[in-house]
Amino acid sequence: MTEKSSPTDPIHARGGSGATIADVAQAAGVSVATVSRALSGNYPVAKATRERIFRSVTDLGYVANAHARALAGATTRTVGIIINDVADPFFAYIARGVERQASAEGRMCLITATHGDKERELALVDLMREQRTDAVILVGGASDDPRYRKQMADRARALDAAGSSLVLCGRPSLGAGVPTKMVTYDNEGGAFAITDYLISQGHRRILYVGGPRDFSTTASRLSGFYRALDARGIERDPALVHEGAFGRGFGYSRMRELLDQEVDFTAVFGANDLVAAGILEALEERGIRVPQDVSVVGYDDVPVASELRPRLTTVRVPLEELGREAVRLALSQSPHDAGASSDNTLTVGTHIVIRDSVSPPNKP
Amino acid sequence: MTEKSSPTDPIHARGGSGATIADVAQAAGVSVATVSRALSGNYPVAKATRERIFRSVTDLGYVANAHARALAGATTRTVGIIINDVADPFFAYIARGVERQASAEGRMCLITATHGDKERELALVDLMREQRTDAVILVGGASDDPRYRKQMADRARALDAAGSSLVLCGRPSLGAGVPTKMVTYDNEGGAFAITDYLISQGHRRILYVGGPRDFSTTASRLSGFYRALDARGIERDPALVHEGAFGRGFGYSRMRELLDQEVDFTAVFGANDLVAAGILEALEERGIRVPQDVSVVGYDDVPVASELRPRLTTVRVPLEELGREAVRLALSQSPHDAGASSDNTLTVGTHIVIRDSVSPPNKP
DNA sequence: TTCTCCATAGTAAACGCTTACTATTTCTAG
DNA sequence: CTAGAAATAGTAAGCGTTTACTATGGAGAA
Repeated sequence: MTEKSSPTDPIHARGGSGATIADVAQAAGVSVATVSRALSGNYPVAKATRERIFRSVTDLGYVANAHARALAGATTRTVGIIINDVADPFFAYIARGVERQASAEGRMCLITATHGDKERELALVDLMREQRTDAVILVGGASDDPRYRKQMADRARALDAAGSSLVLCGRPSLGAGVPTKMVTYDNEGGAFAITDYLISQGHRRILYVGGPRDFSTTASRLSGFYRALDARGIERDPALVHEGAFGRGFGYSRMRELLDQEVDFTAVFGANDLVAAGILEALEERGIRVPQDVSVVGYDDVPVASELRPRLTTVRVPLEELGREAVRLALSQSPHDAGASSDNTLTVGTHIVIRDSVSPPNKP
Repeated sequence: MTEKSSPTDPIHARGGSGATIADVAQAAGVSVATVSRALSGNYPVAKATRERIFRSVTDLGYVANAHARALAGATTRTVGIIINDVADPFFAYIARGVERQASAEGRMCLITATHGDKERELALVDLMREQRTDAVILVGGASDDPRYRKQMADRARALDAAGSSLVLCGRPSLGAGVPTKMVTYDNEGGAFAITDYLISQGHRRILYVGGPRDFSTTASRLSGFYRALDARGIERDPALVHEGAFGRGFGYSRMRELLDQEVDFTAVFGANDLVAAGILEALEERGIRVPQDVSVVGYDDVPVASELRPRLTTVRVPLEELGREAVRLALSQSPHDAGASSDNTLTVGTHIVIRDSVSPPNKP
């Protein structure tokens, strides 16, 4: 189809880089403008002409050059999403939501990963700005380094000036007056709820493990955790709080250390499900039964939570939904948050899902 | 920084779409060409001039327009990858490999998902062609519909003619003479090995569950499965082969049906780890112990395999590696496979990893 | 019949960048 | 000293689209 030469001819390469609109125009015996109009369909073209053009298009295997098109003013129809890691289910599910909503709205989706590097994150925002994406969605917790904040705020303003928008997904605002849109989930509330659940089961000494220090996600979860403790009049014990990382490996190794130190606790709150999985592994290795001897909870309700044995009691975050909303908001025409208001912040709820990893403590 | 106006001024939007290279040139008092050269650094520019230019760049928050750049001839520095689903770990890990290698080679990565729709897959290839990506990587098994094959072959030729390349990752060739590059893993060999392992443990009646029918991945796995059976002189029993889908849900429901029908078997080969997870769940629900009563194996060695209890014995596929290799191959200058040869097909090995889900059968 | 108005089609000017050429200095060597 | 080679800068021609403007030929109105 595409080639006129024999399909078995190994030297069929035309050497060029595909047909241009001019080739199509020539083949159809019309002007470039007419082809462009026939293709975009926003201007009348005689039926016979149109058909001739479409025939040439298929004959030549023509596809428009997206760059030329973008340059000439049409929008790029692309949204960019920046996440930590494609293979981390937390991000993968958000990305899936973004991807699906974007394609539902006829957009392509440019997914990139920072691997936790702040500098890289800033660079990626610039890269997307270069690409002139319709929006860039920044996913996941953020560092609270003020210098970083300022730099990102600059990017937000630049994006805004270019008619694009920066959507913060599950991360705190860059400050009043910075033109961004936000989609978040009730992080603090979920942490409160599940901690309260643990307490209601009779637990008093609850270990908190995981999550990078000075990281917004950690801060919110910890804050919900503390609020629940306070509400029940349970003293905060710094010895029970162990920040670090979000991976399974961290949960495993820190739990082992804690077990070695014979810290006194009856339940563990893993900063996310992956950390909880590591915790479970360490516990299992030492022959400590869950939930009989120790109760464990996680956060996120990523599929692995129900794969674990015992099935993990955790906090459900509507990840995919979050991604979809981010795109909806990004593409909506609502003005950015250029003030104290308003309508471009959206918070989705979280709720705990009770499975098999919690029971009342053994020794009350 | 970016804006001259007060940062608290809500009406700071310049309305435009950011500074252009001409603005920078004017601000620095030089010509556009000089700015371009200073930025790309492939042509000498006096130190003082260069510094002045860079100052203007930061002052104006200038970032180049990637489209203009691409249009003017520079490469897009982007590779596209097409997968089924971002949230499926099999694809997510391959995507991670692609993403990492791409960024190691200074490329952006355009990730898109087909959600199993063949038409959409073809459309996405066209979309990437529009974007003029340096390469497009097509991941995962393919349908063996001849019409589809032909259409994809056309795309491959078009891409090739445009100086890009189509990389088939873990899927069969489009036929001799079609210009593609290929990265695969030893799918059939892995299936053979793990089936043989099951047989060596004494199993004779092995159930095969999962994987879409008429799908290349299923075909290879099944073929390895059969070869192992044949090699040991075990009769193939069609009643033991149950194709269907790759999801956890399919494994669960089909296993339940099979249990209801009281099919006679001592081991189950799940077409992938997710299917195996579903199988395990169904078995657990019925109180059937694994591996004492029934042995189970999976395929892929995705993280969930070691999360399951019992830990799943499975076939390790170097997913991330696969993705990296795909990018390496894509970006290497080696000519495409325009003939029977050659060097642009790469196969990575697979091997079984033995964990806790297999033991000799109860009743031999 | 003449004039106005559509329906179509063509012309050509952007869009923002890269780069082949050309032009000016400033060295370096003979 | 002067010819020729750097080193540095500018000019301008694309790259492939889109789209405002212009042109042409009927059809219906007056």
